[in-house]
Amino acid sequence: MRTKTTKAQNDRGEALGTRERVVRAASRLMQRQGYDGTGIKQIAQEADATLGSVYHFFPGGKQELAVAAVRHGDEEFAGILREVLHAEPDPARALVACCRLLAEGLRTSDWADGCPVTATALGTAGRAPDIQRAAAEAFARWRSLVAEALRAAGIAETDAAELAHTVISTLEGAELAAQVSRSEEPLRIAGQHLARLADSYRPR
Amino acid sequence: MRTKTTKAQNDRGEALGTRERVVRAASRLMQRQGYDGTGIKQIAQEADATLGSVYHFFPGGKQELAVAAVRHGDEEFAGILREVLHAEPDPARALVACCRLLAEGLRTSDWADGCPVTATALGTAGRAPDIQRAAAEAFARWRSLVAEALRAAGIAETDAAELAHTVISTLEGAELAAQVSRSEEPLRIAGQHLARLADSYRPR
DNA sequence: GTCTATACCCCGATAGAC
DNA sequence: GTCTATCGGGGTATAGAC
Repeated sequence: MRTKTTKAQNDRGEALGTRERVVRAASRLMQRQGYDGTGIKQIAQEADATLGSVYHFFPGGKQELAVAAVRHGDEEFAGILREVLHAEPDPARALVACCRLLAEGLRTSDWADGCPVTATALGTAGRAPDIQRAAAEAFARWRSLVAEALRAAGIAETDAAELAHTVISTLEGAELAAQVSRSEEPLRIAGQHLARLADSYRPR
Repeated sequence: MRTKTTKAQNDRGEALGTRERVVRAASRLMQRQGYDGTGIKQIAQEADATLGSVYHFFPGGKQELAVAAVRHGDEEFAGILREVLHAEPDPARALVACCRLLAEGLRTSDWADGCPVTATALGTAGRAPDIQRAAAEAFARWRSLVAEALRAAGIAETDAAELAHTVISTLEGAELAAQVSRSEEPLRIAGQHLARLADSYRPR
């Protein structure tokens, strides 16, 4: 047989390299428990790697690992956004679908899996510039994906850019509120209001 | 003289009791550093108290202290909301003012002081039911304050309740985005969009 | 690249004098 | 109510064999 372990595999069925497994484990654990709440030993264990391997790939230690974890979360959510925005040409409907998707992810994980970068970013604010920069880049990327879709739907350049800000802010806040309240309500309602807001800028 | 120390005083100039000083220090530190990032010894030091005093008032340890800290943050933000909503009868203008106030607090603290409950709640999600409940109650209280103001401005009962959800979600998310990006933009824009959304539900 | 052992530090919590 | 001393455990990070 070509693979000799039970380690995680990617979506093509290939075995994942050690570095990739470590980054994924770090991203998931920090998403759920925050930066300070997640230990390097726990990450190594979850990734089926040894402490030595972790420091081999991330000589900068926990901070360097957190930067990679945030970038991984960045791409993860960017993928979801791209998928939802391309499947539905009407951005208002796409935003409703996005909220539904986030709510589903929250519910099926028993309200554990919120935004993949928020907890890490918030727990290191003001004391780890590298992590903070990676988080800021993630937010900016998500905004530009949303802005592009809004422009494609005929919304004016400036309006689209500003709307994208509020779309990301509201998605973040509603996911947070849903997680804290253990309820899908905040996300369901946010989807409706974002759709209404976006429609109010559509040309007629 | 009536007070013999340099300890913190309340707004009437009276010296604060030990318990109150500890709660305030815990609230501020956890707001900035999260639950796991804040040590009990650090809290005691910041509050001019000893470790023994902290455990005297909070025999339940760090978790019990965190619950008190979240409740303190709850009242802190509720006070801001009440002030802004009562100073300006038009809720749309009040929301803009609220965003301006949050942005100012963030900027003047060098982007350290975000929402007083978010970091604590997020860092303990799913493993400290008491803290989570206190955070959920805070969100619910803030929502009901906003809903009341919206109803007073003539917005229908159901619309007001749903709008209040999105107002709190968006305020939370925009404050988070502003903190991560170290920019007032997300809050400035959120204020405009929330005002537009609220106006769209006003009777004419 | 992978693994084990360990140095060193700080954590939450407790005990008991005052 | 306040204070100091300390326990037991877990944290990050490193050293060095393989």
